[in-house]
Amino acid sequence: MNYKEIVVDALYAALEGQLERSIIEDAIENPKSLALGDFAFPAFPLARIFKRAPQIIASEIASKVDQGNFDKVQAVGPYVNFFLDKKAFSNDVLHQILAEGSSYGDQDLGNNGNVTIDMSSPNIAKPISMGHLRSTVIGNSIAKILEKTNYHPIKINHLGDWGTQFGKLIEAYKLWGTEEEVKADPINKLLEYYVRFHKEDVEHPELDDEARAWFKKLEDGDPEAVRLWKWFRSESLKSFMKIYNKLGVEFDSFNGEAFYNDKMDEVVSLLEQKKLLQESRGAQIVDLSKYDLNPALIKKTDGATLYITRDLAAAIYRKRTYNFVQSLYVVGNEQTNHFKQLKAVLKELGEEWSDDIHHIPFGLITQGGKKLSTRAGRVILLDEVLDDAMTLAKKQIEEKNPDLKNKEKVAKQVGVGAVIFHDLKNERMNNFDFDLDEVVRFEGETGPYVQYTHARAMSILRKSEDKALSGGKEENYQLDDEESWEVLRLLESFSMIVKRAVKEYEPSVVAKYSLHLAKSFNKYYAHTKILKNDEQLTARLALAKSVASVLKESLRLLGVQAPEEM
RNA sequence: GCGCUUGUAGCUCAGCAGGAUAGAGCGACCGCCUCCUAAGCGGUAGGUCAUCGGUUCGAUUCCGAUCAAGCGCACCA
Repeated sequence: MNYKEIVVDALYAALEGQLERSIIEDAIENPKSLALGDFAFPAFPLARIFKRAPQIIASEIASKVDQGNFDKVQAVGPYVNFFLDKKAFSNDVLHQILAEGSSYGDQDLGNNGNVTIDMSSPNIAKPISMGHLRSTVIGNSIAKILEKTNYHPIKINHLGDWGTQFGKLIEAYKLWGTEEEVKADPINKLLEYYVRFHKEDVEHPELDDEARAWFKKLEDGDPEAVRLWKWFRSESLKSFMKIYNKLGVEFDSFNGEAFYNDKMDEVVSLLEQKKLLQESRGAQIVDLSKYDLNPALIKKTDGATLYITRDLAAAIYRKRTYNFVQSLYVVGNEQTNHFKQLKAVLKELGEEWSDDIHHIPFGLITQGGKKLSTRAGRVILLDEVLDDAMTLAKKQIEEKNPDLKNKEKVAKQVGVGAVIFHDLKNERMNNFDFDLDEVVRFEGETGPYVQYTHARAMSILRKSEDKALSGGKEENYQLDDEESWEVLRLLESFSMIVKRAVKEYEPSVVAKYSLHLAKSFNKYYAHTKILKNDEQLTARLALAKSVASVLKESLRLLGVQAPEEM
């Protein structure tokens, strides 16, 4: 039910047609505090039209409005404040949530259209860092929110599994590595070789020539190079999967850079056919000056292709394969220019669907104010952060709830939940400096706070099993106390929140919402005895159940689990 | 130099399409468990919303300029 409509109707009638409905609707706003009502109509704009003081206009409107559908309508200064009928609202909202369960908030915005999401995309032979976490959890959450609004997300892990770094890696492995070492601890050993390579090639530039030679061999299909490449790739993927399992993230495709090797010639010849390719300083470029962009480098002086060539091939492949209605790239904001170029080149090719490509940028994670760098060995290993978080969660459980069953499982849900939630609770674009204590905090505005609130509500429902709710219309869910009102208003706004989150590709909208809902319910919980056996018991249980349900669904949209007990 | 992003309490951040006393969390200080999980609830302290202009009845919110920070700016991805 649209409660704003009720207010518009009332105002339209009171104003006797002097203002159009759409103008009234646009003017209505949400008061800052619920003490000022649920909707407010400011009379300022009318002051000029009617040539009267807004305060007087407001009180006149208030006296004319049919109060029948509201608890109260009153003029406060230049505003007309509307207080909704709490009992009716409460009954409607709670019945709807209990009836719809986890599908509460579902809506059809996408008509089941395909949306590809380029996300995570770690580099083979390098560990997954906190930077990849951002892309992974933001992409994962956007996928879930898209699904809830009836899009069909396709999660693509565009692995960095090709490029000159493999030449370096093979050379480093041949120089310093052994098979036994790599097998024992693949990612860390491979990283060690890689970092050492970059240290030593400063003084021994000839190493770079060797590396280039190895990459050339790899491209030409040299058996040893290919064997090593395949081996590095599969070992890396194995260890990536362990982390993705911890995070609970799955992918629909692992087609990475190597996958597009044989698909770039077509891109180049397309560009040639359209006469877009020019030579500049020995390289092949597409001029983008009419877009106010730097030229896109398609081929290097030595004829080798570049990043954008591969992404062009990937974009075209995805359009052909999935016929997407949107194509998202969850990639750090430092690559903004790259995606502008990508879209511009596609546009030049006459591909109108380039407008459906959206770069979803996010802010940088730094450590001690410095940018993370694999080459410099300055990395924060996601796996270690997750393990730390789980260990800390376990410790917390031993202190606070030592009798809990499934301690290990809950510790994992809480620890991992804390890390994911921390990443999603703020706007994507904000930079943040990594602080382990902050990431694994369990108090205040954190994932575990929301999980805890959910667990508390579930605990109440367990204790009231003898009075289990039927959800039938005959049950009365009419609450009208001030304490529950904020909770009810928040519950009602869930679908609007989902809508906003999907429009802005912004999981933080959902995370913030879950914090608000949890906070308002905790307040209610502290002031109201839910299990008191009186005539409103059923209604209060319906509220607790609705809160648990919406909190769980909010967390699910973020990719965070909601344990029943913790 | 050009482009993108950001600038709100000591720290981390909210503030949705401009509107009624600018809100949380953390940190500090002080309260609340014979009562549904205290991973909780409440209180106190703390802000010229970077600066200056403009639009408007009204600007933290929109526009412009300035200052500051981060990130980019052709043969890495």
